[in-house]
Amino acid sequence: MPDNQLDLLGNLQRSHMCGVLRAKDAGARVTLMGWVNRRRDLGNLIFIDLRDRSGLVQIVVDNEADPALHKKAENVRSEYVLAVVGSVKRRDAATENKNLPTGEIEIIAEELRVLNDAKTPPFSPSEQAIGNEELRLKYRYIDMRRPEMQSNIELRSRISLAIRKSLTDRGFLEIETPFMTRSTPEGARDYLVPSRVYPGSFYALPQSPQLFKQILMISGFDKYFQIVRCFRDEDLRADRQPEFTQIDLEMSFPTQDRVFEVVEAFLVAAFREGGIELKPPFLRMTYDEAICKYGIDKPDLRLPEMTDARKAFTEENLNALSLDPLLPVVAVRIPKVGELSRKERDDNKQLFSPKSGAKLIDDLKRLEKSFPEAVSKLRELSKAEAEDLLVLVAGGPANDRSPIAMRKAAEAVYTSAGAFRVALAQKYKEKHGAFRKAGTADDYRFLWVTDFPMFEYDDKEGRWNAAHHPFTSPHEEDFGKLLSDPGAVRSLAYDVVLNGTELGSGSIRIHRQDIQQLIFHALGMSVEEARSRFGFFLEALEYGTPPHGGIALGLDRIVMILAGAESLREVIPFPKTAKAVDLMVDAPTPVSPAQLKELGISVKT
RNA sequence: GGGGACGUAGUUCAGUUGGUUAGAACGCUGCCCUGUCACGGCAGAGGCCGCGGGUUCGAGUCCCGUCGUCCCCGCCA
Repeated sequence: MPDNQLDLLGNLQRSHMCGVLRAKDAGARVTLMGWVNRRRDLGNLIFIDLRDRSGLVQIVVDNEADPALHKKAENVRSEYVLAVVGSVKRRDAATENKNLPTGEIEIIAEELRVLNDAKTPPFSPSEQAIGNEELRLKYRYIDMRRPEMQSNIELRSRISLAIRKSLTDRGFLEIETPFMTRSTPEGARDYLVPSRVYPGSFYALPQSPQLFKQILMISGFDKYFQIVRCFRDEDLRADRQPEFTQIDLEMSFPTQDRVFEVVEAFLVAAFREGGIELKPPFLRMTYDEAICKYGIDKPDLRLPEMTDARKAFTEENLNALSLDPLLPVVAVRIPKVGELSRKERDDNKQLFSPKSGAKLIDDLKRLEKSFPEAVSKLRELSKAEAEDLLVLVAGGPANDRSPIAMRKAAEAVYTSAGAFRVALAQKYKEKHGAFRKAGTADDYRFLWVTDFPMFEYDDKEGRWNAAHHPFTSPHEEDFGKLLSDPGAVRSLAYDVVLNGTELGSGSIRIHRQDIQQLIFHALGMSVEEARSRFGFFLEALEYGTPPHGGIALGLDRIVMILAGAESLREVIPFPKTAKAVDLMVDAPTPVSPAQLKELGISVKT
């Protein structure tokens, strides 16, 4: 038997959403459905704030007007689900609520149906201060009733739609690729799915649809995109979830510029949904330039670039400071920090983590006593104002003076300085104010970083690794160095970067089987090994592969930035914790011995 | 894998140097209240101080371990 305290929906149909009613609707008869946000019981007069996705509206129940209805309203509690039939009344001037979009009107209830009751929730969607993450994730359905979450999820939907529209308008086809696919040992750890039919064999969930989208180019689909879930079994961060969504695209016969245009167009469309009018084209910068000026491959352009101030010093100066004259002397400038105490300088030193011999000089006053000319020149070169914080990062004398070692030492100086720059910028963000949002396009400093190195040297393994992935094309003019000087080979890989965050990464791919073999060779991969890992793909390359290239961008990060959120969890309906647990459904869980047996799996504990 | 922060009422938090009966606010329950909108007033219920062990005459407080959440490093082609 159903609970007879509750009313049935019957044929009642909703006429309006709660939050859309305005003064012009006065006199209209409406049927609303929603949740009780708050009830204010004044005795013979009861106010109910009814909430749905669109907002709140005040319902009025007057004992004098309808005692039976009033009796019913007395028993209503927070988060009950109601249907209300009533008329829209323009409020008296004295009772308007300027804080509410619907504050000029209220609903005089004529009928009230309690469609469902609710236990007192562990926290209320109407509360300003939100509870801890654990509770929010366990009771995600309640958390998502909060207006902030509703608007984040709605924003996400609108952004996805805008991107789909932008891409399909440009002739891209949205094509699905498998979730159950083949494990490739490169890159991140795979999530595995055991096969029942082939005990001991596993599918892998895709880290990205990389090879499938390249195959689609070989198939002649020309322009592909997909807003697609990707899976990586790596440790989480505030901006990393084990499953996340990429805007993945690939095109045939592209130049880098064509890819950039497409991405810029859909980012303009996406940001328009967030109320921001971007002005493409975005700035471009090579990887080398990014490292020299920002000490990182994802520069935050909201703060001034670094300066190589080596020229400010004579060789004697540098020797006296026991710095290597062949290494850069990087000036890091953070605006408007003002005078620092001794203690504060010492605290800042803790933020500096030097890589291979990089040294910090943070006391410019003391330096000035010994080298007044150099410091004056330094201030000039770095355009430092009196109240700016200025520090130097330079290289100590290097033992190994080979060109390769010196190149590495120089990069260590730049990247140590770059990391310190970011740490200081974070610490003094209140003072320099560069991270404050003005609500304009200037808040979002996009750039393209190009010409990434093709290979990175793995010291532990003693071999070269693909910096992007092994299907990335080298620069044509660097083909000759593939085997002689792999470290100097530039790739046609590119990143799109926003305010120090990598939003996406892509490349022009290798379409020729001979070049692909060469790359595998440079990576120290034997023909057999390459065949066993990527055989199907190498074979496909032999059947008329067009030049192609593409990119993938993190949708979650884009939404997070436009929502002004601090964590990806704020823009993902059902996220996982830092330990990759879903607290609502309580996953992962052990499975029954019968299930394991069927899969041919035994678990060691 | 490593480092850090946190864990006390349904929730957010306070809790002194280790010392009687562990507090506040919000929420909840009941009563009162016709213009509230974070309604107001009165009364009340509500505690495995994350868990386990240790030190002590005595532990929310000190020590060790463990679990959970968050942040960072490693990791994430």
